[in-house]
Amino acid sequence: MNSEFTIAVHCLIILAGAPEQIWNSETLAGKVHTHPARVRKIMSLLRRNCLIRTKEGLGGGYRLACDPETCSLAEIYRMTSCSALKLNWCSDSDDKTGKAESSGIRLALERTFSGAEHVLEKYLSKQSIGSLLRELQGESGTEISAAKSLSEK
Amino acid sequence: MNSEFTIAVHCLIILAGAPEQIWNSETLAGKVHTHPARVRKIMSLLRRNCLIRTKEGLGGGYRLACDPETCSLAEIYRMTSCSALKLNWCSDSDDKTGKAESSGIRLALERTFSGAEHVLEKYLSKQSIGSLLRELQGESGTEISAAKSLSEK
DNA sequence: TAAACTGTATTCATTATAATTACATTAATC
DNA sequence: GATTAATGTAATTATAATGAATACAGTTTA
Repeated sequence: MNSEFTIAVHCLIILAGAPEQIWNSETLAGKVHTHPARVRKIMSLLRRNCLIRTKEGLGGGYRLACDPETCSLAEIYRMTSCSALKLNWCSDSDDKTGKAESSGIRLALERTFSGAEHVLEKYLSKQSIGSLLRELQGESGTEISAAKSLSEK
Repeated sequence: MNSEFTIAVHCLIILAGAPEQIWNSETLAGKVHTHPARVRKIMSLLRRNCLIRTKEGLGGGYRLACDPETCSLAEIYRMTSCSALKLNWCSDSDDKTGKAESSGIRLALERTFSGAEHVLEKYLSKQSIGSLLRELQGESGTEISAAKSLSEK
C-alpha cells in the first residue's frame, strides 16, 4: 500500500474538521508533508469520486462533499490502493514437469491474497472519516482506541 | 508486502509435498522463478526460525522441520513481511499551529494501520502450509476455496 | 582433495515512489 | 479587461525499495 491512502484520509479529515472552510493544496501539503502538486493529484481523484468539491481560480481550493460518517476508509482504500496485496510474481509457463504443481500453488496463493484483501476491506469499512474525526476530538479524554477494539472483535 | 512471503510459502509447500526429499536452492529457484541466492537467503531465515532444516555440503539442501498443519501463514508473514502495512510518513514536528492536530491524526492512522495488520494476521493464522497443501491436492475435485470461505466468515 | 552444496555480503539493475517543474485553464478582483 | 491566485495534469528528475547477479568462504560427501 503506498502513501496515497494515508494522504487522502489525512486531507479528508482536515476538510471534515472545518467543513465550511476552503483549503488549498499548499496549505494541505504543509500539513500532510508532501508537495502541493501531489495533493492536487490525490484530491483530483477524490473529486472524481465525489468525496470533495473543487473550486478553481483565485481563492479556490477544496471542500468536503460527502457525509463523513458514511465515507468509509474502505472506499478510500479502493480508490487509492486497490489490490495492494496482489500477488506479485511471474507466471508459471515454463514448468517442465508437466504436472503444473506450481501453478496450483500459484492459484492457491492468489486465493489467499484475495481473501486477505477482503478481510482488510471489511475492517476498513468499519471506520469512516467521521469515526476517525470523533476519535481525534475525544483524544484528550481516556477513550479506548476504536481501531483496537474493532480489530479484536 | 514484498515477495519474500510468497517465495517462503511456495518453498515450504514444495518441501511439505515431499518431506523426505532434500531440495537444493537451484531446484527451488527454478520452481519459484527467482535466483538461487535469493532462495538461500529466504531459506536461511526459515531455518533460523526452525521451520526447515538445512544440510550443507555435497548433496545438501533443505527439508521441512515443522508440522505443516501448525505452521501458519501468519507465522511466515511475521518472519518475512512484518509491518508491511506500517504507516510510511514523516513526523509532524514542524507543525506551526501548536494545536498539533495533525499529530493526533497521525496517531489515529497509526492505530488504524496496526488494527489492519492485526486482522490480516488473524486471517493468515487460519491458514497453514498443511491447509494449502490439502487444498492443492484436492484441486482436481470441486471443493470450495478454503481461503474464500475463511475471509467471508 | 575435489566437487557440490549452503551462508552471506556486496554490487549492480530495475522498478516503484515521490518531488519537482511547467504550463494550460479557471475564476475572482481591481 | 488585465492581473492574480488558484486547480488540473503531464513530464521530468530524484530517491528509495526491490530483486538479480556475482563472489567467495565454509561445509560435507565421496
